[in-house]
Amino acid sequence: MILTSLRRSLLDKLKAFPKLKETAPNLGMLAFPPKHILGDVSLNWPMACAKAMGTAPLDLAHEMAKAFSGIVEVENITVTPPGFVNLKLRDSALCANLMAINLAPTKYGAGTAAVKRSVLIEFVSANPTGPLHLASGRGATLGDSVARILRRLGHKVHCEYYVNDGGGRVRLLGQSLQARYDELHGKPSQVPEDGYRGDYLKDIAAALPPEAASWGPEEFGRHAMAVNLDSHKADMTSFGVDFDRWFHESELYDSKAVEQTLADLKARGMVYDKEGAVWLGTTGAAGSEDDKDRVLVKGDGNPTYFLPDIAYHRDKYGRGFTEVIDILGADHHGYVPRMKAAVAALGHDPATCHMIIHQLVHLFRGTTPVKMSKRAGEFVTLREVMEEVGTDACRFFFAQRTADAHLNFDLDLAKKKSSENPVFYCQYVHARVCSIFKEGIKAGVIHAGERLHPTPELLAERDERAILITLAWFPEFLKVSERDLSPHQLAAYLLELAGLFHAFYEEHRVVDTAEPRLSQARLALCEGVKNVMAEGLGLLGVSTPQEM
RNA sequence: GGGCCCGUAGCUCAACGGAUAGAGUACGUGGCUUCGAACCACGUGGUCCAGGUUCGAUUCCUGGCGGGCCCA
Repeated sequence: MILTSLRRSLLDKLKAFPKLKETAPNLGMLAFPPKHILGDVSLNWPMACAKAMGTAPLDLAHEMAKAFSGIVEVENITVTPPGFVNLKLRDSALCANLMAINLAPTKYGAGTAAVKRSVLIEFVSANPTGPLHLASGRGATLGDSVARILRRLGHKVHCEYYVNDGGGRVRLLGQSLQARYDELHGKPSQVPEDGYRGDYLKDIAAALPPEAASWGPEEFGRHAMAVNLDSHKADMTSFGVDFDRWFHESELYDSKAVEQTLADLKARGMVYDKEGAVWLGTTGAAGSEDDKDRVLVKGDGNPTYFLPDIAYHRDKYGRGFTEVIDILGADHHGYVPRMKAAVAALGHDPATCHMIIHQLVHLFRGTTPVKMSKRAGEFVTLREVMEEVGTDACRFFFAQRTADAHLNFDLDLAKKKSSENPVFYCQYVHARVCSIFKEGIKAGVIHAGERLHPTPELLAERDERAILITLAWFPEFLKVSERDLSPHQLAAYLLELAGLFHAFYEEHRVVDTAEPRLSQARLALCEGVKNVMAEGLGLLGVSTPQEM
């Protein structure tokens, strides 16, 4: 990991500037220089700390460039106005990095976290009142990809899906199912006004066992939830997402955690009674950004949805996780300040509770918006889209977007099988390299499983060197993904790498029996691209076929 | 009425406060008797408006305009 050690060396050299310590917030960030700049790594550090240092940026850049001399990976250093320091790496160092990749692809960019985090990521957590719809795929992609990336960096990560199986939902769902059941058996029936109207309940009703004839709404409800939950689990498996635990709201009641949470909050003096209800008094409390107090227990003695949610978060911290990440849809943004306030009320630092809000998915068929209403039972399911466009395309598509951005998902476009979807562009790299290796073996340039030893001078051409540098940047993009808690920059990186590879392939003959050493060097390069592509796509939950 | 998010190329989206704002797609022109043309090369085309902060603003702040969502 050439850039990791480079950064370490650079920071070490900065000890010559003792004043820098407190002044520069982003010290340590390496940047990818723009195309017109000669250099492999760019530093804006002089400009970032010029003011605090009381030195002109350009002068500081020269001083730093001087201080950085003697770093083994660096061939030369140039200073560019208004104060950039650009580093050119040695070809030999880039080649060594390539060999390290091919020696142990799964370890490339792995375990580099200086401080190990212990994180519980909760995502999807859709109510088991119906099938998962497409938007859940967005949360699933974000949560799962972030989890995979954090794990690779060496953090302890635990993934959970919270199942809301408590409260009045069960009964309402049960009444809705019962109505469908009666309807099926010729009895007069009507789905409750605010009930669940989707056709999926007709399917569940049709598959009910004979003893359902004696069921009440509660039993219908529990059955419907069980069926829906099974479908959620199957969908997540198909989507390539594994949860370490499916945490049921009902567990919190069974274990008395809800009561204990209320007692805990009372003991902390965060709770008061008013108008017959029990309130959480976080307004103005330390760490609270909520603008008003919230009801925990209603006048009728029943808890609100909020109280078990607090109990769940209390449980997360209680299990020893020092950080909690919740991935939520934009319709839950109002939940953020109050949950953070509750976390603070429980005595935890709200800064350790990361709430990632992803904007909703807007569905289109061509240019026509698709109206969706869960209540009216009119929505596009995740399964439907997975089956039509494939999980790979679906996951890559979601992974490319920042959580903040609204996402237009055009079903017509996504359904075009071969298509304009960039996931194929990346997978094609992998398939192509596999194919090249077959050709190389057939031509006798290499043997199957042979370890290749590229020499720097054989890979010094511009296209090849650009690939070597880009491969070197992979671990840095993992760090960016960690910083942003988002996989989208990694997806962009893989597209960039794919583009460089395809251009290289067009330009240079890889397998050439007249030039066996050159062929082997280029095959090593191809292997590195293939390995990084496979690792990167793997972190996004996208497969890497040998042929397409 | 209050709050959150967004506004970048015809369309879908990128860009720790950094250098000449990038991809895909669409459109135009070229490129397969040689390792996969699901590809490549070249071209057209863009930061919603007005102020402010500073060496530097797509990014941060204020105020508009427009869209989505939540709450009342």
